[in-house]
Amino acid sequence: MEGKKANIPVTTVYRLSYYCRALLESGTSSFISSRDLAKLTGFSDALVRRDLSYFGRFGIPGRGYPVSEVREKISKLLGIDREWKVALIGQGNLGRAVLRYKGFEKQGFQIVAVFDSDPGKIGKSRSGIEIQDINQLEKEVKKAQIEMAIIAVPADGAQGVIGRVVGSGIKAILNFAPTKVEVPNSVTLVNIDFTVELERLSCVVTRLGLAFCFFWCVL
Amino acid sequence: MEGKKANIPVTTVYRLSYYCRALLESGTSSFISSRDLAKLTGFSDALVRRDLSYFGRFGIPGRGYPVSEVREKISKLLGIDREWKVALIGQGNLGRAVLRYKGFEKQGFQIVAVFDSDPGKIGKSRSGIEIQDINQLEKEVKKAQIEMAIIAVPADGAQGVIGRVVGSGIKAILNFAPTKVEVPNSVTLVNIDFTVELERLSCVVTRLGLAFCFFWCVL
DNA sequence: TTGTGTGAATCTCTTCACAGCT
DNA sequence: AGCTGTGAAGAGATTCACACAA
Repeated sequence: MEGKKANIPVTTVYRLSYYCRALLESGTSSFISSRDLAKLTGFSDALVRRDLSYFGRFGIPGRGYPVSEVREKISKLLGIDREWKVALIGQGNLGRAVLRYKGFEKQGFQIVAVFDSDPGKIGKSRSGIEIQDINQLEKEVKKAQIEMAIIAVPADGAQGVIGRVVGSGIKAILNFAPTKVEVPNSVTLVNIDFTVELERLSCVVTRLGLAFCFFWCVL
Repeated sequence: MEGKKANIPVTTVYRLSYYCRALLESGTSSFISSRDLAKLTGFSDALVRRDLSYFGRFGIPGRGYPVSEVREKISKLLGIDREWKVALIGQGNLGRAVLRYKGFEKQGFQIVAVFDSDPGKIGKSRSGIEIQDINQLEKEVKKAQIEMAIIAVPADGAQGVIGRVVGSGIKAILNFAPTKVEVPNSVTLVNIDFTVELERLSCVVTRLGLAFCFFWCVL
């Protein structure tokens, strides 16, 4: 899109969120060195410099990086310099927790519509939002200009729901359902699977491949 | 620990959970080829063979891999061939959702104790478990032989709580609090941070580095 | 002197391609 | 013929180490 040739490595994108958070907590100084940013995030200082070099050259030798400028740039890259309207699908335990979770809104992710298929829930109001019939999805996405969906439905219904979400034109999906789901190439899907994470945990602890431990904290 | 020299790559451990799940869903045939397993998981067939080769040589040329044997071996590696007693700390929205989430128990992760610091919640019972005062943590961990903890407390309290958890002798922690926390090397920490995942999502969609998309589904 | 930016080296992971087993 | 297991090549990510800027 831009004239740049270099692709930012996948792994760097991972770390941007952490840099951004660290910069917010970094205190009042207007400059920060790669070494300090490394200490704050747990990455190496060389890696910090490499990562930041992918999208600019704002470090000043002898001083470090200008905090607010870097933060702004990362925010823009992450796409969190704007509001995102999000649909939440599924109002079981997890869906309810997600709806009430305050962290999303603070970062510009605003849940503007909630859906479920259970007639016992449809029409009820939670956190000031009325639960709508999943059949209203397409209409509501268009009306409210929703661009993102969070899927919190049981595993066996997930692929069906995600098919509908894709059909409604949404291009970004965060999926909590613990199952493999397929989306077309034009849609981006990020999975969060609690059980898989617990299994990773038990794997490391079981084998005590101690060399790894540090790694896991980050990944 | 064993006589093996080869370290299983970090990334392979990631995929083991997915292989395990795919094998469960793979139907009734007692053998499966790397190609079919690849199709089921979305990885390449060469990668499947490489991954499985790290911990054995049970493939039979011309036939494939014996489903139940591989599944057993992976389960053992992941440490899910046994029960894990888990403490859940925090009974806000997320903690409640985690407590009611059925997926954990199915995989052998059993929540046997729940803690909070809110006097209004302590003593109440949820899902058949009494919410205990966080001050009882050390005593209860010893009594119930708890080996794992799930942290679902707000960000600002997380480091303190995790310090206590570590002090109680627990070596495996799954942390939902959206903040950087430190643990000694002897303790394994896995973080799940909803906001970070949403930011990754918005980053990819914003930049539409299309080449990535496929990647994200997996990672 | 302090600390960035980056070529080159290193390390890690994935894919290729094929010998060899069933 | 079909499929595994694995050396070797390739791609990707991280660290090293240092020229150079403030």
